[in-house]
Amino acid sequence: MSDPSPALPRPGFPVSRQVLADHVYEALLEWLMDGRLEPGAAVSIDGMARELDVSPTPVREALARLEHTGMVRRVALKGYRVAPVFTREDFAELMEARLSIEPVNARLACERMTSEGLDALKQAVEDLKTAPRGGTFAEYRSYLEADERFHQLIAAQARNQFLLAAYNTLGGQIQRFRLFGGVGITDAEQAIAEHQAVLDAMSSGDPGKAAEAMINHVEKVRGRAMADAPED
Amino acid sequence: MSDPSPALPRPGFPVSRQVLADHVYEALLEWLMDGRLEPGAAVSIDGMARELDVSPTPVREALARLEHTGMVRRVALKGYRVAPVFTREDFAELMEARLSIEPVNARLACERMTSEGLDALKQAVEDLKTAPRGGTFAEYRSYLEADERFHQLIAAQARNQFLLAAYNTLGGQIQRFRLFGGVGITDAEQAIAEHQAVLDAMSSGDPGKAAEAMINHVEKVRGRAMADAPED
DNA sequence: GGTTCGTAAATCCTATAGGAAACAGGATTC
DNA sequence: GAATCCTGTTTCCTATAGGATTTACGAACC
Repeated sequence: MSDPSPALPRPGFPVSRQVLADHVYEALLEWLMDGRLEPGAAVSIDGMARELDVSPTPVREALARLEHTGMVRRVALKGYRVAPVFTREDFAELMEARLSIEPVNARLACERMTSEGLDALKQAVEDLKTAPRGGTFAEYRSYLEADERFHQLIAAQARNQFLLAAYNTLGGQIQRFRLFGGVGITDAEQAIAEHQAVLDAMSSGDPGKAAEAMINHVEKVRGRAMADAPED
Repeated sequence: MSDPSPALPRPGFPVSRQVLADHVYEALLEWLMDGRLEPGAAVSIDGMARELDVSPTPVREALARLEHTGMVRRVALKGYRVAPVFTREDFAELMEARLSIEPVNARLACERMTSEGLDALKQAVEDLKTAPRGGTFAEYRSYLEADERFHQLIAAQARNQFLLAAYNTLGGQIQRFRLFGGVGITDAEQAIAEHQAVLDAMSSGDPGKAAEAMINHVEKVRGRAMADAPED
């Protein structure tokens, strides 16, 4: 989401220190994305506190912050649960939402792109190409990370705090679906080509082409996932 | 915001009970929208706990949840502050984001509207017309409430949980701006006419017209606010 | 006068304790 | 056999206490 750099606390550089609740938040987020916390599983406050060797208070705070991401859900007096797996309909809604927001982001980012921003995008596509694509999670993790980073960068470079916030409410869900949607990496070559096409359109400086390329990409993602989806 | 009645627990009706943190959340939200908590003011955890006569723990949880709405901001080890007033640029970004999301909501809502939904929309416009529009906050409060409700209803009836979540991240900010943007109610008659136009387009069943009417409305809102904005 | 330092108060942050509710299991009753 | 009741355990929820950090403010110093 935001800057995850640990920013090692060098003496004399009082970098924004983190409190325990922040670390718990990061840990839970990582576990959610790792699959260590499976969809539907209960997330006990006391249990997590024992696991992480902290008191329940920071865990409570971290979970309260996580709730809005949609990754955990809370029921009063019953506790938190990891959000259930996506249904086919959830996925369709998510893609519809992406098609509403991401092309706009691409258009604006194209208009407002800096050379540094473009370099970062190129790097993300390059990482996509070189990332290992084995069958195990550890192997394609970096691939998914580069994918998410690409879209996140475009959202950030649209230079609109509200559109970025709106995208971020989707971003976590998108990444979660990439992991638990039941579909591995399919047709990576084609997906990479689509990312490259978006990048090329952005480089060309034509906002309309950038938006079109993004629409095409998201629609293709939807098509691939819908075709491969195991559940009915 | 919502009904604060204890909801006497009738047997067989396991109404979702609320915990203290929920009440604190509602109270803080109301105070933020009332202006009782002014932009930029510090929101002390201990202080709020004393004020509300609860312990700091639920206050801490409520503030953690409020953070994502953008209405309060947190700095580690320093506490929470009410988000500062909108700059002209913030406002421009917010309107840009609305123009990206709300027309899509209107289009989808038009396609998926139920008769009950349409009735609710009609009611909101009716409330806009009949709401008092005096100079004090208490007087135009119901006007603003109906305005927000109208847009919220459209977002809800687009029947897309992710677009609704995305709109909601904006909705609080929009409402906050209506209150603290420095502009009162200007040209209410014209604003009501725009809402009516959106409603008419939705009733006609033409999604394209609904989207256009919404674009027109948001652009007019931007124009009015930009013209009247006191700060530079 | 301006800066630095040190003390005191307020605040944040975490841990701990205990009450209240939910849950699981078995015994009792119809 | 099914439903109800009871009991022990787990978990959530809130309050309280105390350490750590920030902030305020005044004295000392250059």
